[in-house]
Amino acid sequence: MRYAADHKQQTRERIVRAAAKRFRARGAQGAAIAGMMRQLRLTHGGFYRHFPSKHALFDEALSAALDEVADRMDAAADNAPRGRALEALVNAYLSTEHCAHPEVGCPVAALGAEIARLPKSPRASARRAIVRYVKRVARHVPGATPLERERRAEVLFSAMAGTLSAARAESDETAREQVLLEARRFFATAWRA
Amino acid sequence: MRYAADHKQQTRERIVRAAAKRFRARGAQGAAIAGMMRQLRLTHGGFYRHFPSKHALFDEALSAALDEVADRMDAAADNAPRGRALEALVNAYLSTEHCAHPEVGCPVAALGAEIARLPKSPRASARRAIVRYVKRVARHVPGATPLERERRAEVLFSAMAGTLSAARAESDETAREQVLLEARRFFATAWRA
DNA sequence: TGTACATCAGTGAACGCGCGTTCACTGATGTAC
DNA sequence: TGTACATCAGTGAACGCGCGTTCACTGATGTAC
Repeated sequence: MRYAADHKQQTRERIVRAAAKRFRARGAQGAAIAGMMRQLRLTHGGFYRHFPSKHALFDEALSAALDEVADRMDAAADNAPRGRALEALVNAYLSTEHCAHPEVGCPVAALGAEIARLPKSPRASARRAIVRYVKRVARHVPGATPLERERRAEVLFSAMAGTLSAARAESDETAREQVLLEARRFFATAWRA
Repeated sequence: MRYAADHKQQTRERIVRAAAKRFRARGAQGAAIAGMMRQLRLTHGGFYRHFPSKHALFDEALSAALDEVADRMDAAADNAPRGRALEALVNAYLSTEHCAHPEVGCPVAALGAEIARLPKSPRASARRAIVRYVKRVARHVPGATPLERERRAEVLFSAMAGTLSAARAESDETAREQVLLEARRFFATAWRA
């Protein structure tokens, strides 16, 4: 059948949105094309009208996920009282909420190691998306120059991603909270000396 | 054929060693039983004389890998001049060497997100191994009480794992070094205020 | 001491499954005339 | 305005592959007698 002019574009976006969630929830290898398409009440054959390969979808889904998270980080920092942007950023990233919902959370925390194992070309592409993300959030990080802020943001966010991922591995809720609390304390006071 | 009394035990250990490397290099899903057995010049059928399942192997390989890394961390901190144990720990963990060799490196950096996605029971087992690791390295981390040292070690090592993983995603060597350098600076001065 | 049997680490074919990808097909709509 | 044709998003069966796991088998050595 033929559809409205923007129909294809809409389907494509639905696929990216579903993929962004499923990749984060199940990992790049654990999330299958057929499953995503079924969730959208489509059959998996049609997927290739939109993307040349699963890798291409992963690439776009990663970008989309990073944009989402950057939006939330921006909002948290922008709504913070003067001088407490870093604290707000850290509290938002290391929140109970974020820990409990990897499927809408930071893809670096959910997919970091898998990205590091990607073949060179898709890895470089993923890396570019992450750098874009880091540049966006860097403005809330203390530092004398933009470059310093950016380098610190890179360390801060990759480090918090590690901690978030570790907290998610913990099954006991109290222990998980304890790790998040300790980590919030640690990161919020960074670069304060 | 029948073999010497310790033959089976030796094969078992060879499997664990090979698995510990391959899981870290390729991820839990990316490393196949058949490949590991082939590397040891065995056929994959024999695997089940040693382990009931791939999950059981993963569990043991994870423990073995954590022990290895804890040994290296202990050595680095013990050989450091007085009062510089934390710095030595951080420099060893965030070294160019460690970044370049995930297959013999920290399994939390290589497998963190995959562990978080494990079913409840294997995840709890993995988590216990990680806690054992954290307890071991905690003695080199500053803190007033053992509990404080342990909580800080948990944050420190999960955070460094995240940064290491991010550095591995970067293909440009100079940029990778830059991230590691910045991160070493950051973590080595932690809890100094 | 010699012989028949039991053991069991390892072999290699097979099973069943899920996956990424391909492909011939469908059929409602847009377009050419 | 009416009709024949082209388009193409989506369908659903199929292909080929790799994987975890199972299983009947092998054969050198230990053990029972």
